[in-house]
Amino acid sequence: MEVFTDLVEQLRRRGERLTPQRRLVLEILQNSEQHLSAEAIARAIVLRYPNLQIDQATIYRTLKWLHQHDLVSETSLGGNHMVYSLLSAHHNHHHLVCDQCHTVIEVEPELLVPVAAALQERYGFQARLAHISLFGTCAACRLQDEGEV
Amino acid sequence: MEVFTDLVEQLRRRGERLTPQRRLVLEILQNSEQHLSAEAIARAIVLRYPNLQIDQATIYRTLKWLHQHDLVSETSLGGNHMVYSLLSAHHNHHHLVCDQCHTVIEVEPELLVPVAAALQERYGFQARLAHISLFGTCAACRLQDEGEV
DNA sequence: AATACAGCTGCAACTATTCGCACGAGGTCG
DNA sequence: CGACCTCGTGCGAATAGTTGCAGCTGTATT
Repeated sequence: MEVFTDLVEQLRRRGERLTPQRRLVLEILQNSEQHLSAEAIARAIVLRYPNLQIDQATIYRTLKWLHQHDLVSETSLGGNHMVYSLLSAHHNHHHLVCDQCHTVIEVEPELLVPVAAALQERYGFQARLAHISLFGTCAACRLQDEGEV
Repeated sequence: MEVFTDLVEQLRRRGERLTPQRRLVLEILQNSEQHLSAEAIARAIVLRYPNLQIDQATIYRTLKWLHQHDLVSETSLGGNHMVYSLLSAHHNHHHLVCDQCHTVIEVEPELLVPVAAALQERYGFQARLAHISLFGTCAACRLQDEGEV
């Protein structure tokens, strides 16, 4: 896979160590189109390599490491766990999460571009605006609320 | 305290039950200018009423309940715990959290108003935009990074 | 190919938060 | 003012994620 070697190269150039565990997590993320939880990643690993085992702490540490290197996003979608996904330029987006029905609407990344620009300009702050979640009430639930009142 | 009775009235009107525990949490939040963690609230309660005791699960449930009723904000500032504060119109703001030095910069709530408007218009989504945290790198850390490279 | 060492890994304990359940107490109605 | 019903509370166990530590392994160097 090109993407894979590409990421590996990127990390190696930064002087980062590439252990089998890290490659594994990277491989799983790369083969998934969706956001994955740490547990889902663990399950995917044993599914693909039933004789391997990798500690959950290592998975969490690897995800945090990938996040620090801006290779994966770490997002809350309102559940009690975080979800992770590779930061490929193509699939970036943000999330609108309905507090009531938990529906997730994906919105285009451009939404927050002006915000990023403003923060950069006014505070010199370089925001990491990828896969942000915003919580609130979706149109359907709002209508229903009004009906009930 | 006016604010207090005001909030209590607001909740009562919505048909919510006001237990001593809930009043207690509300009172603590109301007397603090800062964001408080669940644990800090628990400590504040025993400090003020040493003979009372209130279960931590209850504190969490109360905070969630207040959040659902849009009376408090629940925010992550990058640590491993959430912080809570009363949603009074005056003190609202958002947070820029530096991933490296963990400095928190407060920014005016107006920053996200256009975003809220866009979401409302395009998706009918009513976002809860109070005390949002955005993560990234602050000016100081970015300069330092460049120096090192 | 052997060395050295910083930086990983596994393990088990720990923190923050949530959940299930049985009991208790707010608020409403008569 | 007393009963009733619903909802909240305390308790203890469960879950997601983190941390300390001792041993192991990538990787640069030779």
